[in-house]
Amino acid sequence: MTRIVDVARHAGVSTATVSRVLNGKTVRPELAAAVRAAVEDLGYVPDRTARSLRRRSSDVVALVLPDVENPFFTAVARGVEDVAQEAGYSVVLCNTDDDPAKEGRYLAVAEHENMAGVVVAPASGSPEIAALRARRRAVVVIDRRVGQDVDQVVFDNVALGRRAAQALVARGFRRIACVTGPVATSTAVDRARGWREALDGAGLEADDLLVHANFRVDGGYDATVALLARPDPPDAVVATNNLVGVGVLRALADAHGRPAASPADAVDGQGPGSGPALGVGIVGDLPFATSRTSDVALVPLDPRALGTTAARLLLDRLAGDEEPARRVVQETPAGP
Amino acid sequence: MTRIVDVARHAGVSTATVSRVLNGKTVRPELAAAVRAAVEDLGYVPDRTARSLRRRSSDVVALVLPDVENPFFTAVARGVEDVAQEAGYSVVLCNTDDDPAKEGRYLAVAEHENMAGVVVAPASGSPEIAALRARRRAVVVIDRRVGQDVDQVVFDNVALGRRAAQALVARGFRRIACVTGPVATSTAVDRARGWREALDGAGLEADDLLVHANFRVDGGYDATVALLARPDPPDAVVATNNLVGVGVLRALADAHGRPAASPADAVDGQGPGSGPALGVGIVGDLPFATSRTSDVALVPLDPRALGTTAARLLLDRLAGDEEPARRVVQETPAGP
DNA sequence: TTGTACGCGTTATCAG
DNA sequence: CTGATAACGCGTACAA
Repeated sequence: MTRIVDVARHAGVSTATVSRVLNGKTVRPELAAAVRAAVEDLGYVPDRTARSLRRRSSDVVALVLPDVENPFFTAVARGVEDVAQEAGYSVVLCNTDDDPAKEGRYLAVAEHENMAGVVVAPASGSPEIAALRARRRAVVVIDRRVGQDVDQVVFDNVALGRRAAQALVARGFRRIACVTGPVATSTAVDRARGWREALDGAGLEADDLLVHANFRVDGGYDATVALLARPDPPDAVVATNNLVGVGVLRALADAHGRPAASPADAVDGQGPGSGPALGVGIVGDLPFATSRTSDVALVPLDPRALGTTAARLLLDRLAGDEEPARRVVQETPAGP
Repeated sequence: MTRIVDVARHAGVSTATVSRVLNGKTVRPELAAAVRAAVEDLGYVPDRTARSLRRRSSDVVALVLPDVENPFFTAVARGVEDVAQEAGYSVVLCNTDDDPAKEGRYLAVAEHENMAGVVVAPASGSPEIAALRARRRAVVVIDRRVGQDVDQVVFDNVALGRRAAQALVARGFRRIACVTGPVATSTAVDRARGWREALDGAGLEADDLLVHANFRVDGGYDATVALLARPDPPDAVVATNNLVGVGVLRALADAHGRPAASPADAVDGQGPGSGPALGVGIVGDLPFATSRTSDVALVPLDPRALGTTAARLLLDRLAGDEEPARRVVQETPAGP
């Protein structure tokens, strides 16, 4: 393995000069050229470990997520990776299963590993985030709000919930339920609030049509089954995230029903068998849907862009940006 | 930050002794106890960077995958993470997009970062794999065959393709097409071979019913659209991976068709509209399906177990196992 | 068994 | 602007 001393000897300079060339400090041009030539000749690659030890900071960024099997978060991960790799950083993915204890462990590890920074979709208002900030580590919170003085990138979740519900209102549905995530998850609460606002705005009753499930497929499935079994079932449902949306659609399909484009569609052209038909609105995308989604009111999100935005913010901090904490609202695609 | 010297002083021993206790070498019990107490008191956590520099090997494992957005590979990743984390290793995910150049870069990085080992689903017969082996780094190849002397964990892909096709034969289909991945991908080729064997065994003609698409949703979608447009379309299709399967089902759905449980089902009860009905067999799982899959012949895979198996193999190597390269055939669930 | 002292490869300091 | 050298924190010969 070739080390920095080899390069130095080969170029007839000191190791300090080699280091300076590699790190873009000012060096006499002819010496710099000699160093670059030597690096090329010997195929020298700096040892990141030694560099990290000396700098007291590695070039690894932690990406802490509630569920890496959720396509939403894998897309976020790609976004983060794209820009981090470009800048020479590696990305480590950490899965918390929405468990604050797991999350705490990962954040502690990030600190002890001297990682450059952390992008986290928090399971809770993690005290460890404050700890990292206190140690002057770069931290960017994504997707979910936390009440702390830290960089954040989030969607306008109230607006997203409102748009999904309004789309159903516009199609003529009157009893629009909402299946959302846990009350501890800000996206679940905010999108549900948007749903309620849309109903209020249209003069419709929310009644007992708000269901807090989990943010997974089974949550949406079970909630839909329960809604359909009610004495006075809704005629439409808003799912506040992608997986819940999958659950809603699958529950409909298993009941030999289908998403309805309008109330008329629901009562008239009973399709396969004679199962239920429901208006369906979903906040999120369905990259692996196996059915037509043209009758579903999709409110797309572009999670990959969320990731790139967060990563750029993080890189700014790593480059020494000392501005006060920023709060960025991530744009979403216009939708159909 | 507390260092090893602090612990040593606190316990009244030398740094060497502290190190020995931490690494499980033989130390007089009372001293060991004192050291542990000091570690506890001071909340000491060893600096991984310094340790890596000294050991010339970090406790990071690279997981190099063709597509981290494919639920199959995210499940593999969880399997790897589960056992790696347990053993104190971090996992870095690397996305190659099936591009040999990208893959080569990541494997080179793994080497220069002194990563402990690599688990890789190769895009090609990477020469870098041999290079890593030559440097005595632990490497485990998963999912796809490579013609090299290296640990491998793969499914019995010929059998999987055969099972999917046989299930359709058993349901009475006679013209069974196969949509598979690129010829450069061993899983695509092997599962197609299995499909062909099943047809041969049943006395059916394969004709020109083999289609090489890509291993993504659009590959399955386009191939299905093309098959349906033929003068003599097939009455069933085998999709050799999960994403292609999604594409097949979505193409059917968009044509207002559906998967058929049997040829009779296909001609009789024309369901919604009057689109095509096809027998469908899929090698893989559909965690985010939005339609009923009871009429689809699914051959499940348990990718998470693939990951845990590979990780265990890797850990064995990291623990000093010097046996000749092993080739493990990963069991698959029995299927319905 | 324990302690001392050196080395891992790089960067930062400080003199020149 | 450049070179010599001292850290960074840990593991491990070597000597005791």
